[in-house]
Amino acid sequence: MLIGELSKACGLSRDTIRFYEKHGLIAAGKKERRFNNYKEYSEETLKRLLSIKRLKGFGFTLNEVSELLDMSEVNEATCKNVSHKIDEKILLINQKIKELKAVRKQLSDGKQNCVEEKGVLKTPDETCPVFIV
Amino acid sequence: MLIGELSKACGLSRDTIRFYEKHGLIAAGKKERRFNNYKEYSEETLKRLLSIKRLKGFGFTLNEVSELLDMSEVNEATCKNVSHKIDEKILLINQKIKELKAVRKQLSDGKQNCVEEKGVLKTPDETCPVFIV
DNA sequence: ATAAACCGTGGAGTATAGTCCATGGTCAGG
DNA sequence: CCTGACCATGGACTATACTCCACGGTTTAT
Repeated sequence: MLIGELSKACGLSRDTIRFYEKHGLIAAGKKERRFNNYKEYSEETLKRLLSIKRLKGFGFTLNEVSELLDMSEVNEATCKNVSHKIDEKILLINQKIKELKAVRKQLSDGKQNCVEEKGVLKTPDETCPVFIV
Repeated sequence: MLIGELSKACGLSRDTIRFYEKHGLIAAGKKERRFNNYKEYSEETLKRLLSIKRLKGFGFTLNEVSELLDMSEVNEATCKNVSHKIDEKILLINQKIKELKAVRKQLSDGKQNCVEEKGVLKTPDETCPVFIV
């Protein structure tokens, strides 16, 4: 399959596919060239791109995705190894959620200084205390 | 005060301060130069840098911080205006938390396929289903 | 025959938020 | 007088993840 078809199949732009190729996330298909120099992409590559999409959706960076796919390459993408990576990622996510909640609290606490009980601004035209250092 | 002292006082590197200066987040202190061309920074600038730090800590980008500080500059940093920005930010944070939770669920669901009830890996050496598209 | 739609390569540009470096001037202590 | 610690400027470089462009070749449809 040529890059256009591949692009449609996986939902990533040609440029993105070429970007991934350049950065070694998918095989650079140098071997499988048509007589006219067009690259031929395999079903494997499509699967790999879909995996990349999936893993990226989980919040893994391209480097992490690369790492995971490399593990899979050497048959080390075992449940044991992958679930360890997942645990790490989940910890990071928990951390991030915690941080966001803390910030949200600080923001709404700051806002409380402008707002009366019923959601009405106490001092709508005064400089907001959120700026006060 | 010179940049070194300012840097110590606000906890940002000289380079960062110069970066903010270049990008208009703080006044470029061209007026207040010592005879030797050294820049003189005011207490105001220090306060502004601390505000920047504070707002960045809330997850505002430099552009957003800039916007907020500009509002403050023209005395529009009223409780009314700022609390609106805060509300927007809180919505974004809620959204982000929701997304992170969804991803976390997907990750742990994926992991469940490797794990038995008591947290023991069912199939530690098989290819992890998280990769399966 | 020719235009549209594809393909390849290499390199530049985008956004965010800095960090680092080279060059050269200045200042304070010993 | 000299050295080390400051200061200023401009530009290059980092990381992340693309996106766009120019240039040129190829294929397909009319």
